[in-house]
Amino acid sequence: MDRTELDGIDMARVRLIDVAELAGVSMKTVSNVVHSYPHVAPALRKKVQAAIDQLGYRPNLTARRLATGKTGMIALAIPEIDHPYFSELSRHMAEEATRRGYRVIIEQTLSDPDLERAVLSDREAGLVDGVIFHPVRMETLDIAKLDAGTPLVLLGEAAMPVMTDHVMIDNVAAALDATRHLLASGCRRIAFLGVIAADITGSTKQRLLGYQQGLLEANVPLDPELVFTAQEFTAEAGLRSVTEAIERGMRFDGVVCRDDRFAIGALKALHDSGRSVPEDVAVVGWDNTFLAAYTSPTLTSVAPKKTALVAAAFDLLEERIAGYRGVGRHVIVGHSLELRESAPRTP
Amino acid sequence: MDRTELDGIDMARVRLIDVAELAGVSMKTVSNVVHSYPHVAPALRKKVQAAIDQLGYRPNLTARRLATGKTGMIALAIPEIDHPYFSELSRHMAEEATRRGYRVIIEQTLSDPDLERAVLSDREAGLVDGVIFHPVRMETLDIAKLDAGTPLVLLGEAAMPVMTDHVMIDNVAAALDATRHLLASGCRRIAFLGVIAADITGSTKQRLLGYQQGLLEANVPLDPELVFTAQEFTAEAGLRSVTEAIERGMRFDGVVCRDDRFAIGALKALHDSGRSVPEDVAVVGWDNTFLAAYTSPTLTSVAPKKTALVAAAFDLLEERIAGYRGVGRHVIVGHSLELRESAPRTP
DNA sequence: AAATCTCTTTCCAGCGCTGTACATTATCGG
DNA sequence: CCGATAATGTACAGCGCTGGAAAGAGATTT
Repeated sequence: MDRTELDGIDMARVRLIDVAELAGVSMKTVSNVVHSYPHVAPALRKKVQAAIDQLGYRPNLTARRLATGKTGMIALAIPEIDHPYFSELSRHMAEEATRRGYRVIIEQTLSDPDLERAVLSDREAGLVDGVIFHPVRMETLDIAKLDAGTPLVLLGEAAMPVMTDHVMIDNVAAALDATRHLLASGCRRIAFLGVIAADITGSTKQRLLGYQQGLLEANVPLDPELVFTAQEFTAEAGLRSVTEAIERGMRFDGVVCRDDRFAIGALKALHDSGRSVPEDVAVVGWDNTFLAAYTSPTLTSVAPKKTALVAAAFDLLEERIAGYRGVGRHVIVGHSLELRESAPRTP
Repeated sequence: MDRTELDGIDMARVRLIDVAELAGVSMKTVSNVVHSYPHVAPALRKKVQAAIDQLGYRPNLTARRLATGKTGMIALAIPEIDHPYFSELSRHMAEEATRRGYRVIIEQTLSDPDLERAVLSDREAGLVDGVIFHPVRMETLDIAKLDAGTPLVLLGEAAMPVMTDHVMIDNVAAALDATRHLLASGCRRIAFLGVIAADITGSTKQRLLGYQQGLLEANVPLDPELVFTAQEFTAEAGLRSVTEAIERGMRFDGVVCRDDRFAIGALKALHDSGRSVPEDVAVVGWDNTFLAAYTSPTLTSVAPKKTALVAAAFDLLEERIAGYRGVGRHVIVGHSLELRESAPRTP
């Protein structure tokens, strides 16, 4: 019986030509059936479909790719897949990709300059149709130099070469919003948490700038001591940073955090030291990850419009894939400040 | 100049044969250089390398795959990429994959039976060398039927067909540990949070079982009312479930949660209702995600040995890829109970 | 009944790379 | 200084699929 062939020890891969032979037609006809090409006689279509089912045929995607030149995959390169912001972003990306008929392969750069470089250089050749990349360490020039021709869209603020497309939120404005909000709530000694020891990244720089602008326009003097430094991008480091500030005797009544992870570190540090939020210290996070809704108190947070960001990135990327070769487009998507308990609306 | 060719409008893809022509050698020699094949005369190697550099040649991975039959990629299919447990798992997977020379493509099933089926059926054909799959809805039989020959390793407890490899922790034992710990702390009215309305999944079933065993062995009567039902797998649903229980007037002094997300929902519900943790109610989470260390109070949580789990899954998968065809191996990796404030060590 | 169309189906040349088989030197002991 | 062994290099047939050209088969027209 033919079934026995199917259940052969290795169930060897069934190819187009196997189906063709069984159905007594040409490979191309089978291919036409697989692709629902309209001009196939119904009787033949049925016969071919039967052969496909009987053999359990699955097209080999690699071969298809080689033949068509399209891979149907895009790479998403992010620093850390388990950072809440990036995992939420990944989820949106994966869903949008599915909607648009792509699949996503995720590259983790760990904010390592070499791994970031690898994203742009040899790694992806012919593997993906395009790359969406959120750099942390690489700067404008590095990227301009390496950009090899694969359609590319950049995320974040670290780099923005003239020729490359780019999507971000207005970080300065967002930080300004956050700072103004704290000022309006009566804070006067506002700290900024999230500078990484001796190595300020592009995004942080802009957020810090917005924070400073906010203070200046309210005539609150800048105090460099209020810029808290952390060792790395973790909640733990945020906690330590704030704890040390408290132990140093720093006085402050508000904190703008570079991201939600730092913010939950800060909340814990404040809680552990017996300060209450927002009464003693108001806290604003950044990214509006799901964490923000579940901390105690809940966390006011800068909320980038993630779905808009994802859609914009895909729009640009698809235009590049379709052949657009012009200068880089730089799109800014909206943001809002999600008010919660840690820095509530002022009455 | 040759440079102008490089900077041509489209920087057309450079192929092996282009390099070969420029260097005046055969394609195979270039290929040998690319692969650092030892028997290539140093002088030639240098010449070829120069041609590679000059043209900026990158091997086309799709073509390589078609020729070799290996893709160097594995698929990781998980319910939700932004569930903390899965994003942490993904990170470990990505890192282990890199270490072993693979790249990971992540499939999100959203716990949807159709998407889960798609993982096993047509989607991955010829795209990946193997699949690591954490099913939620598909059960043993569904999987056994669809398992198409691509090397496959299952995670979790939802399904375990005889022929398929499988890695998990001992959920019954872990739930038993958690329950015993609460009992030892003096709890007597212990709830279980995490059954999804009218549709209990494999993992939940086992955890529930361990919880019940724990109560029985301590001669604490089972109260079905103490099994709290949630609408879906979110912190929000956990919060609502606990809040409703409180409003119904349920009395309880401990909660074993099906995962950390439910646990933070529970913590918030308890906090909002004025109960203090662990004094009034002790709480145990599950998965020991980074959240557990940053809630207030911090969360005692069942901790699967994630790195062991990842390593075991890869070991099994690589054996399958290497050709192992035998019956399924079922490996159980260790777990522990990470004690934190929400259910501290008893004096 | 021949000529013309239109719809179906087949043929076959790649896509870019690798593996195998073979051709061509170099190297070396005797 | 020769044949044998090892070291290098080349040729070319696939891997499985698709796209376009061309052939075959009916249907329609004159």
